[in-house]
This record gives sequence, C-alpha cells and structure tokens, in this order.
Amino acid sequence: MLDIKFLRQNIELVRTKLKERGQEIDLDQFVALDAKRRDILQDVEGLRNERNTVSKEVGERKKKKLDAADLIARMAEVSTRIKELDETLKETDDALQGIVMTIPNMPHESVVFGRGSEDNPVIRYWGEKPKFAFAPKPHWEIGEDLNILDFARGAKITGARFTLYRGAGAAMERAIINFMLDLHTSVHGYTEILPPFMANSASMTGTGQLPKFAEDLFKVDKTDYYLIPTAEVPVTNIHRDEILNEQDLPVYYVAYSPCFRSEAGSYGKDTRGLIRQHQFNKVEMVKFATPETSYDELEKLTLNAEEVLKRLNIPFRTVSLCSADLGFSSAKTYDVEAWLPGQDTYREISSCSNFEDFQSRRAAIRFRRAESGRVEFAHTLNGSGLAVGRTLVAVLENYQQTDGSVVVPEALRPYMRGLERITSSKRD
RNA sequence: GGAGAGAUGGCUGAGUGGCCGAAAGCGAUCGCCUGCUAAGCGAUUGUACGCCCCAUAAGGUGUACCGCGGGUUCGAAUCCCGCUCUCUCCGCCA
Repeated sequence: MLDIKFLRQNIELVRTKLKERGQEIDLDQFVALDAKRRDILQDVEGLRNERNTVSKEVGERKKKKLDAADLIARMAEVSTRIKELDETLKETDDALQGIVMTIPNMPHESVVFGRGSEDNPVIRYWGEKPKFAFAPKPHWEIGEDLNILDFARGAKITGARFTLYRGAGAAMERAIINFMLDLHTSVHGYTEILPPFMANSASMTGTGQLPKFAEDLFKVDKTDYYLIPTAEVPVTNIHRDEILNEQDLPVYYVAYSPCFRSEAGSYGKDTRGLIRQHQFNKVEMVKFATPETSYDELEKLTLNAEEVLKRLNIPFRTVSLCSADLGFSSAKTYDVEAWLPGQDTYREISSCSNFEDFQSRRAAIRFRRAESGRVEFAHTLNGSGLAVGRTLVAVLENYQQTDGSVVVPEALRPYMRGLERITSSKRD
C-alpha cells in the first residue's frame, strides 16, 4: 500500500507511474473520497470533543448533587449524530481503502519502461551452455523415461498440475531443498524458519495477495485460512504489527515450504512437466532492512540466489523486470532464469524483489531509529532461493546423457548418499 | 469436542462506570553523584490519524486505541452480547 499522504500530494506522478505499469486506476475517486474522509473526520472529532467535555461536566454536577438533565439531553443528540457520522466515515474509509489497496507499488527509478517480458533488460549471463551430441529431451520425457516423475499418477490422485515423484526423483527434490537451506544458512547468514503452510487473511493482506488476488489462492473451506502461495507470506508476517530495533536490521530469514497456487488464468500454459504446478516446493529468502540499505540488500539477495545455480553449474541469466512486468507489490525485481536445453529457453527460477515499504505499511512492520527514537517503516525484500521443482528440471535437462541417464551434480551428491548418476527410479 | 480461567503499555502487574492513556515495579534513555564499576538520586519513556504552525524537523492541539467486533449509557479498560487467542482439566488423536 502506498502512503496516503504521498498519494494525495503526488497524484500526477502516481498516474504516470501506473500508466508505465500498464494500469489504469480511477484516482479522481481517490481524491474525492480522501477529501470527504477528512471532512467527516474533523466533524466527528469535534463532536467527540464536545461530548467528552460536557460528559465530564455532567459527572461534576452529579457529584455536587446538581441537576444535569439539560446537558444529558443535549448530549444524547450529539451522540446520535456521532453515530451517524461514524457510519458514513466507515463507508468512506472502506471505499478509500478499497482503492488504495488495489494500487500497485511505484517502480524504482532504475526500472526501465517496457510493455512486457520481452523488454526486460538482461543484467548478466553466467555459465556455458552444455553441448549435446543428440537432441536434448525436455525434463518430462527424461523423468518419465527414468520413472522418477509420474504425471499420470499425480493427475489421478489429485488432478492436473500435480506430480508424483518417485525414487531418485523424490530423493533429488529433497536433496535440492537441503542443499539450498544449508548454503543460505551456513554461507549466506540466513536464519532458517519452518513456517505454517496456511496463513490467515490478515497475513495474506499484509503481503499483498489479498484483496486483489484472491482467485490465485486456495482457501481452506469453513476457515479464514489460505494455503500459502509462497513462504514469503508467513515469513514476512513474522514481524507484522511489530516495531524492530534499527540495530537488529537487516534480518535474514530462509524457509522451505510447499507453495500452492490456483494458477487461475493460465489454462493451456506450460501444461507439460513441472514448470507450472498447483503445488511445488520452494526455498525462500526474506529480508527486513532499513530504507538506506535495501537496494544493496537486493543485489546481495540476487547473488545469493545465483550462487545456488553456480554451485550446481547450471547456466543462467539475470534480467531486471521492466515496468509492465513488475509484480503488484514490487518496486524492483530481478528474475534469475535458468537455461533449459530440453526446451531451448531460459526459464525463471528465482524472483528477487525489493518491496520498499509497500508491504510493511500494509503489515505495520516498523523499526525504531537508534539515534532519534523515531519509528519508520522497514523495507521488506524476498527472493526464491530457489524454486525447487524448477531446479530439478534444470538439473535433469542440463545433466542428461546420451544413454538417457542423468548425472547428479557434485554439489548434490552428499545429499543423495553419494549417488553419481540416475539410471532408473531405483536409487542405488 | 466438553468444562473452567484469563487477555491491560517493551516486560511484570493494579485498576469493576466519570478523578484512567491508564498506579506501582522492572527495563530503557538522558542527567547528577562516583577515581572506575556497582549502588544511589532526578527527569523522560506508546502508537495511529486529523488540524494548526511551519511547508515535510521540532512544537501545539484534537480524536482513537486496555485481544477483536457490536451493544447499553450523557460518559466504558470497567457493564452486556458475539468472536478470536492463551492457560488448566477431561475426551480424542499423529
């Protein structure tokens, strides 16, 4: 959520930035409602002041055994009027919130203008694409041939976009999770979190999934709970409604979680393989930082994500999302895209964002300045470190061999009891 | 799932209709004292929103907030109703 005062004072700037994102939002209505809200607020607070003062006098008169009937009668009217105004105020406030909550974040000045993902500037490339003496297969063929990925069974058990892992496939998924968590905790200095995999609507609102993107979530029937679409939700909400100390920042958390997404509106997209699932595993990094360090932290966060691919020796490129491709809550995002030879393309495997104070304002995540004692909103950041299923995809496609087997990257072998090559669903 | 108890400021904890944004203690910050440290003494010690001032610091002022939401009343931390969470006991269960 943007600062209402900022909105009020920079309405034209916001309009321009929204247009760059390819969004149209009725800001005139915001201006009108904002003015109306403040008018009502002044009226109702004036009346409250009157009531408080007079009520005090009623008390004093009663103490002196004096009659206060005239005051009481007058205040009854005032109270009724307050109640009426309160109702209008609430309606106005709700309407105003309704608008403000659907306004996306302002892109950072370094974000380039663009109309879609094709306009995302590439920041860097890393690694050598593997050369194959044969036509490299996509991972779904590799996985089925080795009997380590079972899409048909997944669909039978649950439905489309659910996959069953078997044997070495399941083991490698688990190995990737542990490898990533160990890297980020012991080398990059993150604290490991194992959060709840469901979160309530307040948490979902805090990180920006609600109210605008409810249709992307799975809601648990008869409760206020949602399956988390990313560990970002529970982990960022760790410090919701809290005031941190400046000297404790930055805070680094890393969490493994399954992620659940309804993928509404993506019918027909990536229907084969592991790329777009209703349930997938992810290791997520979350940071809380001061405003003056958050962009340095974003660079470091992105390097932390890239380090996973470097250690797995998987080629990748990093792009900076252009204005139109930027997520709703983000001020700036780097996507790390792994090379997938079986599909002859780069695919997003991590998304690293600085939300500045957009989430923290919604979630009331603040910190106290050591010097002045003043309270400010913290900046929140997060990035995948990485998407686990897609990492498995990248391993299968980059490490596939002529005979159909897959070599296990050296970094993962300690996590797979030394297994060097997958030749079937059997692990050994 | 059943029965009971509770939820107050950074923490502990008082407060059962007006004198309460809230006692007291602890902690923290600043100052004094002390050769240093400890002890001692004094002061300060929430957040949000609005308005004034000034133009975004400081200041002044008003309103709200004692788990959340409603109600009663001239007036609610305090009374009533609903909900959530925590604790204890019973049942069930990985």
